[in-house]
Amino acid sequence: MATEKGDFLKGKANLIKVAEHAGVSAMTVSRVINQPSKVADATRQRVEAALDALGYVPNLAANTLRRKRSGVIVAMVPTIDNSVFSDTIQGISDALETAGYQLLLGCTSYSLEKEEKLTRAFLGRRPDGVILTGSLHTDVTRNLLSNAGIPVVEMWDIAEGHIDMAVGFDNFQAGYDIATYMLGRGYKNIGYVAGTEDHEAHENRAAKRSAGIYAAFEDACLPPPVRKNVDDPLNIECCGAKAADLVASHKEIDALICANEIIGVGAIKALQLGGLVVPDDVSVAGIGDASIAGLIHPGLTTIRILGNRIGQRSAEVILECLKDGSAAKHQEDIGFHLVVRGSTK
Amino acid sequence: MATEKGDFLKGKANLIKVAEHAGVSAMTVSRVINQPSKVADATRQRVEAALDALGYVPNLAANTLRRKRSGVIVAMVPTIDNSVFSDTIQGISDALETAGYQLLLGCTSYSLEKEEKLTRAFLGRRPDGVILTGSLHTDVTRNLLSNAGIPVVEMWDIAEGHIDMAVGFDNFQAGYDIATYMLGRGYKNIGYVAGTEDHEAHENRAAKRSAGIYAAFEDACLPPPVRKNVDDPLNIECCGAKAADLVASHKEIDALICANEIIGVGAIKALQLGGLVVPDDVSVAGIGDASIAGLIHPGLTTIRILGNRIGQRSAEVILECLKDGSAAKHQEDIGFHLVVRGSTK
DNA sequence: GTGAAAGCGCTAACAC
DNA sequence: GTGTTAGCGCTTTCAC
Repeated sequence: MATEKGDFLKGKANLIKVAEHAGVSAMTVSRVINQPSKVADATRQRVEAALDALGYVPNLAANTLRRKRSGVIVAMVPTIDNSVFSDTIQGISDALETAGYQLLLGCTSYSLEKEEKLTRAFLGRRPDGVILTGSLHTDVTRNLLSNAGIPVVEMWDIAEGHIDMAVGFDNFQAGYDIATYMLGRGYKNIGYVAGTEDHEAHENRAAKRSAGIYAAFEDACLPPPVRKNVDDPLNIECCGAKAADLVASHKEIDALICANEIIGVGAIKALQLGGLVVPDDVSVAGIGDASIAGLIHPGLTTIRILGNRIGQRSAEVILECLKDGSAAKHQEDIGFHLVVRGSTK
Repeated sequence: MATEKGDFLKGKANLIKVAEHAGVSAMTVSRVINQPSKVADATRQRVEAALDALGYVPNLAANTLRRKRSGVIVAMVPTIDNSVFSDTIQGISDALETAGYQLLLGCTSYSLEKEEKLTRAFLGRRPDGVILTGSLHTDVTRNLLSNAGIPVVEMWDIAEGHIDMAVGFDNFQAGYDIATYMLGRGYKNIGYVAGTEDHEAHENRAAKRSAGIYAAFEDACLPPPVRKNVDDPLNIECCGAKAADLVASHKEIDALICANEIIGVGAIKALQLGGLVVPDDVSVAGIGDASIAGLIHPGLTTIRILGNRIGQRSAEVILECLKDGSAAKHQEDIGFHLVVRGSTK
């Protein structure tokens, strides 16, 4: 029909127009959408026909305003294009989708200031929950989130003094464990390749992993490993070059520990390019197990962290809170484990 | 002050409370936020102090309802944890962030029905624009988006009959080019490993690439390549196994074309595990250049597609539309190019 | 430069 | 089982 098509094309149908079309009140239309069982069958069918004819799309802004719940969950990660966090986002997305929630995604680029700015902007959207990465934030960010009155999960780390809840693992222990493993293999001169201390100052998960590595050396009554810093610890070429530099300038080095799997993979590639054999000339270990770690040859010995699971559980914890109203300061350790591959002997 | 802190903690400040605190009307507070130049300096400072004291966070739901623009852009991708689309998401996210827009992200899991469901739900949020993947959608999805009256970009493909705008590349040509290259190298018995026809039925970018490959063989007056299908064309082990099967059952095969880089990398690994040398025994080529393609040994000869750039341009095109009101049916070809690595000879 | 009134689209609370 | 009223928090419009 002309009228119907016209209305449909305008895409401007609201509850009242649908109600007029069906010859009922707006409230009845609302009920058909939200609690269909409370409407008589005949009425319901008439309304459903009108809904269809007008191509009605509910206005969730009005809904949010009135109901004081948006059905939106905010997530902020340092970077998206790194496979580590894309696994995490996938985990969050899947869990939210199942429950009918929508995902508002932000990228902090490892900047606490940007995180604060995003937090402020996102909270205006009245999300039902917020997921953010790490336990280090500006005071303003912490205040904003504490006062928002919604569940908040900090993921990828567990630590004292969380804003609300946490889903992650012990970053210190991850560093400690990989270093302990390497020391146990009997390497005599281990080098360490990591992001700069400047980077670690605002990415304290990395700082904790470094601390764990140093602690393992100390507990073994050994001096700390020779360290080489990488400006961009997520750039494979850059990382590889620095690792090769370190080995070239310290011929005695027989093994490298890398602060993450990008550095680890970069190191293996760069050492091989330089004519060295991994692990015979130099062994390499990393932390983190993105798919590349298992695909290169030899595979990288590393600490496997389940990013997807961290994301999934972070979302689930929020959803449970929303359902139960359980305000218990949940903290969940997802753990990690050692994966030994060919890059060490 | 007690009152201030109390109000702050409740996180419930609205324009009226701020106005009362500052001794002005709500309208003046709104002006301080949106058009500060229209407010007297003294008033403005008083209001700003009140804004701060109460920890005011604007309610964007009310804003959206009243202004009929949300500042939200929706993006839907088939999968997030694949590095291909995470690059794309990063590109979108960066472009939107710069412009002050927020990203509502959805994952269709390669299902047109899920895409339709998501579209309906997302449109309720009254986004200012929508980005979706591919040119194949249900009629309902197309209708919903056409009638929404907002800019829509279909990315990762260019084709006739777009809903609104498109940013992508010619998938047929990508297939045609890699096949032509391989034929030009003189391989005599080329195998083809791809997703199932069933998969291609709802992922027509893959179908187009296949069609391009077959067209190249036909143009070379050759019979089509022996084809092996993979149930899950994004699972490396699964893909590798099928590729190895194909080669094992057709000893004459001297080269493989793979429908994507996951299959390509999986094939190289699996063939090597089976004791074959790539490219000496069997050469391998793919389509798509996620980082793994360049990290394995030998590197995968493939078609490089710039996912990040596709995402960035898709977002920018939407933003330009929003600024200029330019309704021109923009279509942008991002292109691609051949990257020759060690997996072919 | 500032304020008052109206209304965006929806639903909670209360009629009937 | 259905309708009426009011109001969520904001901004547009029009006064002054």
